[in-house]
Amino acid sequence: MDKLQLPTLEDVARQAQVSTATVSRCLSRPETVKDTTRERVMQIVSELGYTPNFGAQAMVARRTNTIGAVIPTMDNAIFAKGLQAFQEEISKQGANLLVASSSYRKDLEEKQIRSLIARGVDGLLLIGDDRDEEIYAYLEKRQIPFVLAWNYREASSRTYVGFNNFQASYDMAKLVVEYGHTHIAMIAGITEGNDRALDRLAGAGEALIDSGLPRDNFTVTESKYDFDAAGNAFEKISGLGRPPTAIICGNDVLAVGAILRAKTLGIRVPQDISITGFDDIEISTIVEPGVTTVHVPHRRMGTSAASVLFKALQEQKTRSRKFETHIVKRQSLCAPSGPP
Amino acid sequence: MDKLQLPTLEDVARQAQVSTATVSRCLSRPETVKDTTRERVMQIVSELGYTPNFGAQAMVARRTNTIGAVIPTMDNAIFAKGLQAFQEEISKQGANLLVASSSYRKDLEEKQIRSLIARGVDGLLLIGDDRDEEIYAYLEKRQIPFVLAWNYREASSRTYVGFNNFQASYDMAKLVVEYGHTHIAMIAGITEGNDRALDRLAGAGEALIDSGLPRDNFTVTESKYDFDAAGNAFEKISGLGRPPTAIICGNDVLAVGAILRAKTLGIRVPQDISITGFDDIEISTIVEPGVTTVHVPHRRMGTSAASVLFKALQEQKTRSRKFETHIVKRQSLCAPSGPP
DNA sequence: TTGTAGGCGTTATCAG
DNA sequence: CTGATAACGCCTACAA
Repeated sequence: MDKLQLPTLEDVARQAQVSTATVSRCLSRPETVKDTTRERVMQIVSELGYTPNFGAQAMVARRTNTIGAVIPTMDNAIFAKGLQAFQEEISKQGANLLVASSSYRKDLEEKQIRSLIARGVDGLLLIGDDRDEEIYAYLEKRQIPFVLAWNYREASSRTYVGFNNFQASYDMAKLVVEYGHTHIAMIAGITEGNDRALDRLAGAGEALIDSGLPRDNFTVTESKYDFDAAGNAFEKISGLGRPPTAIICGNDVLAVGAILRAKTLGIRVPQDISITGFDDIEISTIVEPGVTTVHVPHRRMGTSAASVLFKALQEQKTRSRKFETHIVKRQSLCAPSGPP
Repeated sequence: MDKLQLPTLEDVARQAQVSTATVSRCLSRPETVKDTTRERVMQIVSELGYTPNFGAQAMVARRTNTIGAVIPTMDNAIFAKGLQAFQEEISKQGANLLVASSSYRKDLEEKQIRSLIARGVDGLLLIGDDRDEEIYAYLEKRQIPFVLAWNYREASSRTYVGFNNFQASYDMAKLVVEYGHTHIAMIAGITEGNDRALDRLAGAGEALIDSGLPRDNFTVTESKYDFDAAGNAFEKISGLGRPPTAIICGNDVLAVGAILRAKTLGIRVPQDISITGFDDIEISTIVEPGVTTVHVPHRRMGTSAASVLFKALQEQKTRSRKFETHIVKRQSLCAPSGPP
């Protein structure tokens, strides 16, 4: 079937007995047209239900009014929340949001970035900064403004809208030590291609070293972000010859997964083993015991990322924005009980 | 600053010593070009890093290869999950996804739909079917293929990819009655502009009537989809002169919100009061007691919605797709205890 | 204040 | 197999 023939500028012009230039002006700069003419034109515009053709407009304007975002997945509350806020702000600014996902895979992410750029996005939201230099070069060459979110680096020429994952994780680990734990494990996210996961792992590691704990007292397992995988990691750890008294998890999903498995194994949290999370998403308040975790302002970051991007679009310059995090104490972390 | 001057077809043509037509052919139908020519052209293409201009391509092709989706919010696991699956399928088909959100507001949704259409989407994913006839007329007139997801109607000319909310809720209410409950309340979602919420409410209501329960034994409260609001609704209900022994909730968020509040009030679930949910999202397995709820295949619906849409794009005809749901029994629903 | 005309980058038609 | 050339729909100098 044939595509419907939509009315064009020319159709409107003809019916309104003016030139296409006048119609165009009525739409873009109404004040430059005489009132009576404008009214007549606008009348026809609405009668015909005329809408400017997107492709044509994009071609001549050399911009699409579209922002792209490539995130690991929407199926993780932190990105869902942040992206929702990001979208709301984008929409408020009269632009549209093109969403793609990478499933935490570098190669896929690169493909998606290129795809979005080919689609003509005016700006881009990316998560974290662990990607090939080649992509940055590409972005640079095409002069596409972009912001890196969910992480933050002090000394960098790039624009970050996020928080210091390393520091936040460092602080959490320090807290765990303060509670008296000396044998600690970490269930980290997969660090390959994930700077946030890597920073969290590194931060915790450094804190333990700074605390003077022997390296052997710290065991690390990487796990996918799902309950079952986290549960398996937990089971492995808890079955160790001398199991740790606390497990630092790379995020709340891992923490909850660990807690759920602990329950099925009859291991009590926090009496038998303490567990901490990261992100402070809803599930960490629902599970029992509540998860002691790092609160991150996901929505505010999303909104802010959009603002920063728009500023970049208008003024050609961007400024990173750093957010603070803080630890929320619930019940999953307590002092270790003495040896039985 | 000036927008970077990207290489055009003509740039490639000049350098490769061929016409723009040949370059274009190399890219779209390589087999129609002589090998040696093609190789030379492709060489230049990659040297220059040429990418077809999106606007120009869209204008002449009269399509953008872009699908739009307007959902209430990504900050609800059911839509986040579904949209993620939808996006993956879209991407697999080589298209891109434009996302907008309505915050469950009809007026905003309409605005977003129009915005996406102006942006040139080839097809549209919408949630449910409660919207002004005017919008459907608009969609019809512009000939934009669209699918209505997360609900399903037997007799309709529109295309649905979803499940029967009424029936599923009916079945759940029947089950509650079978357990022996005679005084039942419902915490429904806000039904204004939300056909799924309305159908769930109606389904439960009809089941109770069919079961011969007096109308007065069924009280209904509407609540926003957040824990706190649901908690307030729960508190109001549980403070009634003769509180119900079971509360049917419009979704899992409401159910969990109710359960959490019950805990702070010292009311035991399900011993003192039973609670049921709807959707079967993760939180219903995390909270204690686990929520007896209606399982909905959100991801599969998302994937399917994309397929149906693509079929519509290719063959100009669509076919609704119905998904089955089933009740998952956990611990939040049990028989009422006798009078104390 | 309004109209004319050229150009934006591709694709498709039709000769050669 | 390849090359002109004409759309596609809109915007914007520049002229009137």
